[in-house]
Amino acid sequence: MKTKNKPTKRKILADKETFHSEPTSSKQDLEKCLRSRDRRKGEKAEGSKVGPARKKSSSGSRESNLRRLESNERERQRMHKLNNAFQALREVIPHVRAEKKLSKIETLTLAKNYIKCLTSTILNMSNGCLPPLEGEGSAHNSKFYQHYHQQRGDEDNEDHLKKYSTQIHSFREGS
DNA sequence: TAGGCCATCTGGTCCT
DNA sequence: AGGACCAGATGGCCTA
Repeated sequence: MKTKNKPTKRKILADKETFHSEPTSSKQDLEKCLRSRDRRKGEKAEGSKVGPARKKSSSGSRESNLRRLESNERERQRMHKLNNAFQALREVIPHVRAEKKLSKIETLTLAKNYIKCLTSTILNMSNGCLPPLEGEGSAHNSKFYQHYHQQRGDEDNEDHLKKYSTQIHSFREGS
């Protein structure tokens, strides 16, 4: 979990690039990247699972190195976007202490159960006091209801709420 | 110190 | 062809 106080060296570099839009390619950074890349290649060559499936790139060429660095930069940006999306998701999940950052897997699991919980609630409400969805006779006939039952498989409605509140409870204890 | 979580690099594959 | 996406590998940081 990144409740870390000190950012890593790599993170510092990435943050610089991300927030100040500085390209990676100061000469020193570039050299660092290339050295690290070479080191990894060497380690892999010595004996790894990846082995011969990996094509040998014509790594001597300056051009391909540059392409690689550009590709790394794009990948970094992509991962930053993904992380922003995770953060946005964290912020809309209720009942979680703000000071404890949820891990990615916790965020996804909690969000899933929260959605299921909300869906159950909506269905229960629509049985009782809401007008039927999509103008059909009863909520049970609505496409929404049918879709929900297709998706949820054999899980019990009550289970969603239980799972959700159990998770919330355990996260709270853990923090 | 081990284990969890993460950021980054990397090469392969898919898509436009 | 080039970019997006993906998954494996690696190493750093943090906590129990």
